[in-house]
Amino acid sequence: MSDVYKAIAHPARRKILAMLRQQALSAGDVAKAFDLAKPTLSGHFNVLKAANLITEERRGVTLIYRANISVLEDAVSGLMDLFQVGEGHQPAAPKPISETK
Amino acid sequence: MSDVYKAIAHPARRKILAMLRQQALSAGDVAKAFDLAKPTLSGHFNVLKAANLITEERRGVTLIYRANISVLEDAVSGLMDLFQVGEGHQPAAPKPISETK
DNA sequence: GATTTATTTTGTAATTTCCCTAAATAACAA
DNA sequence: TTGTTATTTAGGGAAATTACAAAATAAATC
Repeated sequence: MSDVYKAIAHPARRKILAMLRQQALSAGDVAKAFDLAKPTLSGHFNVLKAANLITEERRGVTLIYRANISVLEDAVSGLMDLFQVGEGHQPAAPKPISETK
Repeated sequence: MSDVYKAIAHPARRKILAMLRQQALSAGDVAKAFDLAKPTLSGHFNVLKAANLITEERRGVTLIYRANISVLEDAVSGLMDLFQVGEGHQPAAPKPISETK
């Protein structure tokens, strides 16, 4: 699960995720949108796959990638949870200066 | 803004953020919750500060850290945006197998 | 000024990440 | 089977990340 946050940390991978969120695409079609060598993209696919954020399906000679929506949603809601976004919390004041004599 | 995702990628930093979300704490008090050397924590504070996720206030000899809630919320909502979480989208089917003769 | 306390900065090492080129694989077509 | 296309794996190098111990700084107190 911590893999997910690592995966999301790289801008290219966030962009891939955003593209795949719109529609499933082949590795090559994704690659066209980037100025990176294909092996580099392939590496990014691997970390997204490892985080279970995308799935891969072979279709003849091409590989089709799809965003794994539920995992994406879990990640966001996990973050909301962790930070209690939505609940109007304010951080408490720090402990007063200790008057230790 | 990409700094935010990088900052969130490390478990120790997520934990710091969660603690600070509850209440402002000194560097030392945060350190007690971890099995890491203080200089290491200090490094983590720096990346959180660089991402503008926390603020620092000197109070005598101690440094008080606070979560910067609005940036936290922006990060989460940026993520929701990017992935359109909430909208019941489904990824479109991949392009049909090209019948190229 | 010297000492103590809280925390950082510096220096260093191990590990990981990111990117590339070249070579390998997989499926299909001729 | 030979070739072509799509994509990966292998290998390698530069840069970033993470961690620690030792030294430095900053404020308060003696």
